[in-house]
Amino acid sequence: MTTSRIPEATIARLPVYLRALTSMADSGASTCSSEHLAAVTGVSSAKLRKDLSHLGSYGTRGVGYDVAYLRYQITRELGLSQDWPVVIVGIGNLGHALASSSGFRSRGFSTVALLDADPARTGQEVAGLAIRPFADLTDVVVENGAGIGVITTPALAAQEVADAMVAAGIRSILNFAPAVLSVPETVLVRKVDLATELQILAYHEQRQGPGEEPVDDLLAGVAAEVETA
Amino acid sequence: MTTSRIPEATIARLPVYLRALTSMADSGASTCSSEHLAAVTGVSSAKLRKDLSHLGSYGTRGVGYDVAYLRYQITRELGLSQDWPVVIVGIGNLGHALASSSGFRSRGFSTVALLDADPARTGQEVAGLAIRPFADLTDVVVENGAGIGVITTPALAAQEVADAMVAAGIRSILNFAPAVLSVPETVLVRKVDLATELQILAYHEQRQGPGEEPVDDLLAGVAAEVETA
DNA sequence: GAGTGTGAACGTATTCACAGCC
DNA sequence: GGCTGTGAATACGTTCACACTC
Repeated sequence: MTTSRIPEATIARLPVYLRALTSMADSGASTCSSEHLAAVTGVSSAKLRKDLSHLGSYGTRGVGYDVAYLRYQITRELGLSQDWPVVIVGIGNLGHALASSSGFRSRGFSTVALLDADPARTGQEVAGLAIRPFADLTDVVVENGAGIGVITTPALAAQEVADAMVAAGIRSILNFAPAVLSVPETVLVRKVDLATELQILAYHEQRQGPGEEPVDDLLAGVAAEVETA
Repeated sequence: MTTSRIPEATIARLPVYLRALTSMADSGASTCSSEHLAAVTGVSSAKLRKDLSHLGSYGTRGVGYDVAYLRYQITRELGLSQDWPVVIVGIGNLGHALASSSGFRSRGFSTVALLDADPARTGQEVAGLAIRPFADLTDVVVENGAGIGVITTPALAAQEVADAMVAAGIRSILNFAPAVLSVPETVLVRKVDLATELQILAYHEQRQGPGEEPVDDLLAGVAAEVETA
């Protein structure tokens, strides 16, 4: 335990830093400056240094950060030193995709069960796991000590699933269904909503107007680095 | 055009309000208060009113908001009165799921092409569209006047795809690949990252400790409304 | 009375700029 | 000289509380 309170915005960026550091380590880099890590992750160097300062003073003035050590500290802070069992409910196209996704197989998480209320799906095997009936949720959660649940059901089923997850002991929910979930305040819900993301893009499309001409030169894509202006 | 600048945080919530209003309209409600809409969407009523005030004064004091009219105004503000052509590059499990997803079929968007660099995939039909070779990108974008692109490729291919999209005239990108994209500042990129979301949940799991006991009573799930304490 | 719209207060996040250390 | 760590300044977002309208 370091400083017991790290800003939410910082937490959300730590995974990005972590990924970049892992990639650097794989490339054999042993040290890196805030300037470099910031450029690679698309944030400003000042923001990066502030973020890292919340974890402690792990850099060396005049030198930079030790890649391996910083990586270890972020891993530790995020709680990724141990493995977190995850259950996924709703194995349609999206649930199927997530179960097979590299995001779930990355270090720190293991999918322990796939559940679906549709009897036609139960028994089918996806990503090496047999789909089990939704009614097995509590058993599965208790047996595996799962604390994280993913909801990839239609919107109408989402609240029922969330209630069952909470009752079973799930404390963190990642919700892909376009529904607002009500849960006890001790349970954390994060929402990923495809339609919302597209609508935000539509807003910006409308604002900057569909008037711009396409850039013909492929090299133009390299012209500007994000947040380095 | 109303007030030319609406806060980013507000924009991100408008789609949620829109969905709730649509659902209310379907239920036959003709009017609603900020209190009610706030409860349904999980925000505070003060925040909701401030958000809506950025669009203009569309409410009636002592009464509330006209559901249909407010819905129309939000639709208009988000630019959803017209249809936005979307191209998806990378038709693996996730791309497949998104192409079939209701999020893309919801009013305002139409998937005009699915592209993949893998010759083994081109020609296959997904959600009623034949997968085309990645090399067709520029043609497809120009022909359909597409301004929005979705990237669901592996991380290594993402930057190349983004460059090609920008060169073809795409101005808004939704990136599902775990990679930081560099694009001209005129292009908007929004990122959805599964691994990051899970890692944020892991952080909170670790903090509140895996010590809590499961709640046995199903009804406990209904105990507390989010943000209504 | 009921409920919106909004200035003012508060809290959080980002940027700046530089002191301090290697 | 180079680069981190951090107070101070600024920008942004949320909450409060109430004037104003129907």
